[in-house]
Amino acid sequence: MKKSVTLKDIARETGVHVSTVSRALDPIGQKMLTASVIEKVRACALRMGYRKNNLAFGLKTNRTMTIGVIIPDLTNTLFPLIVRGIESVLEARGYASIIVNTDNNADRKAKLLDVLLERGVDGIIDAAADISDPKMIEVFEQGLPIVTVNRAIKGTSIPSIINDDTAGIQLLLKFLVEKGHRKIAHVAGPQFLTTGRTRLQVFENTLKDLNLTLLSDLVEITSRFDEDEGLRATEVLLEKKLEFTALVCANDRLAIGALEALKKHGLKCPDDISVTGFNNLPYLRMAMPGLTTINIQKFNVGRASAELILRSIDDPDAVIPSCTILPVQLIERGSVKPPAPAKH
Amino acid sequence: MKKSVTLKDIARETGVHVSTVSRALDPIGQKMLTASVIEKVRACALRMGYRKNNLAFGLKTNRTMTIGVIIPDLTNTLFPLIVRGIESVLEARGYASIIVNTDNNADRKAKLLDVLLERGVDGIIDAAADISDPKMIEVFEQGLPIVTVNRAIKGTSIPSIINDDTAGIQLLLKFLVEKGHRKIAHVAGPQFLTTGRTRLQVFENTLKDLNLTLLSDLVEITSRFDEDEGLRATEVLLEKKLEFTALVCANDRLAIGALEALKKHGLKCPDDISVTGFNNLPYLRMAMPGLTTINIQKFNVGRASAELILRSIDDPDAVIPSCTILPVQLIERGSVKPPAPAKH
DNA sequence: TTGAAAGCGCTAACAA
DNA sequence: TTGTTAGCGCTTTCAA
Repeated sequence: MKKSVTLKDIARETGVHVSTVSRALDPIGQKMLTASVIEKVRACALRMGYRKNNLAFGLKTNRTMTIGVIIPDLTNTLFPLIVRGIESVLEARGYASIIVNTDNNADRKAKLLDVLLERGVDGIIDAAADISDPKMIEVFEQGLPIVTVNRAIKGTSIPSIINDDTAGIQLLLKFLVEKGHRKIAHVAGPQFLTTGRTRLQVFENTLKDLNLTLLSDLVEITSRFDEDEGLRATEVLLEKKLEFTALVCANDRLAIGALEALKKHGLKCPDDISVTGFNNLPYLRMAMPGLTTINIQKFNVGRASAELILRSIDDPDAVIPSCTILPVQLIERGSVKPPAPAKH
Repeated sequence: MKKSVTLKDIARETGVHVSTVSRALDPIGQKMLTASVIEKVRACALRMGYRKNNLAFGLKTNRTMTIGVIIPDLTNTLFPLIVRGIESVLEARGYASIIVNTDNNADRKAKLLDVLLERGVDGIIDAAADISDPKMIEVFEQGLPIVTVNRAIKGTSIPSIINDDTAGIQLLLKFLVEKGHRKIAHVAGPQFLTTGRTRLQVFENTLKDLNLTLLSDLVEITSRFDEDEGLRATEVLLEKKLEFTALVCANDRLAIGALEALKKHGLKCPDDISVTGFNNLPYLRMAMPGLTTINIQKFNVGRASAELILRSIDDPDAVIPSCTILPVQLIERGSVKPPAPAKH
């Protein structure tokens, strides 16, 4: 590896002191220098192919210009979009990000958090927040800027950028009821995630508000937001032999599993049972029948979280909203239609 | 931000010198210390919550334990899998990665390469290699370890880990011919990427070998590996009014676009035209009709590339294979069936 | 086996 | 406006 050019090299070459070189290359430091010196130094730096050593900079200034990004799993198509949103802000501001995947495993997350801290990240964006996360809270309280995105941590003032889960479930239920559905089941998400918890609570409350009977037997809670669990939970519901004409799934991946379960049991969607998802994942448009779902902000929650974290880095005393909720929309596709006339 | 614990703090606390502390915490340095000192220091470090400062370490040793990963676009589901493969190796070895997205834009890539160099990465894994990339070659020749993955750069000894594009296209064509297809069109990928280039060349050569007439009019080259270009190219082919019964698309995303184009023109797949893809992207299983495609190694090319880059970092004189080709498999799904009897 | 001291490349307070 | 100096936290050579 060829040795790289340092400030000292440029100082020797131009005949000025390294601190002058440092200033000439720094927009702020430039203000106290002669134009001719600045020009000379910058030309020399360019000629010699100088590149700032970020390690030395960071060691000195105690800022690495790096943000840690914690996500559950990059292969879940929701997260790359959030990451791109984050990146769109960070890159423009000269920050880089270190992305780690927790696979929704708390032990792994704790270890990866240590990795990020060792690397001296200036802040952390956590897209893998559990409803309770003492270690994260501890780090936050020691003064490291943290923002959660898509999910929140309960019982803390760590700011979160989330989507309107409440409005989403309400939109879905209202839509189903308008179509004539009265017996609606729910494949709920994990209750240790705010998304899963909130969506279930809103499901229950909204049914009550709409004066629909809520059968606790028509709710099955999953342990992961994935297709396998969607399939399993739907089969559990079907095997109870209770009638329902619509199935609200806590997210799209659960809904995909639900569709498989229906097929397996010889039922058709939407003819026999209507199904809805949540998130509006890309690539799912082409799944048949098109999945009625809630579109959430993905790129934008990422962007907002990055803006927030930079704000709290720039100004540690800034007043940061503890929760920012972005709006969602209902996406109507083929998986919902009015229920068939009652069989009995 | 609470000040963090340094070696100096532990030295003061334990009454030994910082260099002794440094050694006590380093597996290699431990060899020259008394067990009791090691124990005392380690206990103290644990108690005080010491965390090594990677910046200082890197500045001193000129190693950041960081690998730059260049990908075209994280939202393309192929790449997260490759990234997870890379990460599985790096994480275990104490390396972190900085991921950047080029959006297949050469200017952006050059800029991002600078970002990675400024951060002093110990090596670069490039999943966004153009067929020609002078800047990348220059950096490689200055001694920075680089490996390309999934694609290669022509005219350089930068090692690459790729999939067997040749075998893939041959498998597809053989399969189509066995099903009775004789008139086969090709939606080719960008010719500035080795994947696009190789697949087209093999397409042409294989048709020749099989004694099938190759009509250059039955090949349309795209400028991006995406659905829009697949749709456009397929429409161009259809509008030529030349008969063909099968369409080989250079990757799955082009094939998705092709399916849309067929639908738009009132044609059915596979009844009127059989369609094949390449890559076997996840999430595409559920697209209708199931897409016949070539499964490529995704996680494994990532893993292999990470192993290779670490090997060339560990031993700069190691003999590294300049090209490693992983095997592919044909995946049969509903998008191919024998051609309908000729209309004329 | 342990300590002393230098220095990685940079910034910033202070001096001139 | 520019130079001097110290030091960020760590590793490592040399000396004891």
